[in-house]
Amino acid sequence: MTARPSEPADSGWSASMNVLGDFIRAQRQLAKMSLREMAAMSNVSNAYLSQVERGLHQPSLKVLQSIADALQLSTDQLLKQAGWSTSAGSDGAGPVAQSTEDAIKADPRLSPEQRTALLGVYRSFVGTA
Amino acid sequence: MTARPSEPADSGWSASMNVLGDFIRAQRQLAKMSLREMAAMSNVSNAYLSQVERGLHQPSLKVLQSIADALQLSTDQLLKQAGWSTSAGSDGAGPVAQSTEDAIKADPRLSPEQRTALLGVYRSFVGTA
DNA sequence: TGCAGATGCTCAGTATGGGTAGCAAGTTCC
DNA sequence: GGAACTTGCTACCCATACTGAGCATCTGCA
Repeated sequence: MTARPSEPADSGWSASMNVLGDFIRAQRQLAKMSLREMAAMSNVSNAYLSQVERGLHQPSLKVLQSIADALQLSTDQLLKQAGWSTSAGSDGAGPVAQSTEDAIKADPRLSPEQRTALLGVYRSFVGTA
Repeated sequence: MTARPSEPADSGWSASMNVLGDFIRAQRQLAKMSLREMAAMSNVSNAYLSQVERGLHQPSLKVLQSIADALQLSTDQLLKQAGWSTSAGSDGAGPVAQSTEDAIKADPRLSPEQRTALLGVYRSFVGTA
């Protein structure tokens, strides 16, 4: 589990650029759901959910909505994660955004030094040096 | 043309419940474009566009974006026409992470190992060992 | 030590999205 | 009456979204 077997060669997309799938999986685990539970709630087969989370397939709108519903997310949030530009007005109101970086910056339990350190670690991970 | 030959009997969907297709067709004609012109602009085949407009097929996100682009509409407008409720269920209590820890857990840019590591660092800082 | 249940994943098949080629009907020009 | 062009639509085909059944692994629990 959690092991990426081989990265299936892929067709053009730089291998591990699976934003949507990772996001869905993260949200599902956050909600403490198994694939089968989520499958039952969304009427999407657990097999397919697994593949979507691993980035092997690009789900349709219908499935995306079902997933959003099961996870109690807005479809917009999922669509943002799926590769769509939203073009119109970038974000504006877009509140929920909530990046990890922002969360760290806003965390009152961290001292300034700790904050800086944690941000450093995080950035080194995601390559936002 | 513009004549509906026979309403293809249909399979369950109440025949003329084709909101998205009608909208697209209306917008296209408003822009005084032929199917083939629009096909050229959007890189979607005229054949498929025809079927989408007639409600015989449900286009994918990718196609929807291409169409929106050709028609100079925002993708949102088209998505609204496609049957999507934006629902988001109840919202409010929704997950999506409020704490730093949740943000880290939900961050799609982190690998499982990185996530664990970062959480470890964070917890060591705030004493939530 | 077993077994039973849950987990995520894979394999094989079906349904549907989407493209290519070609059709019939309508214009315009000869 | 043609061609030569456009229009929208359809028949055929392939790629991919999606499902169902089953596998392998990891727990409990006797």
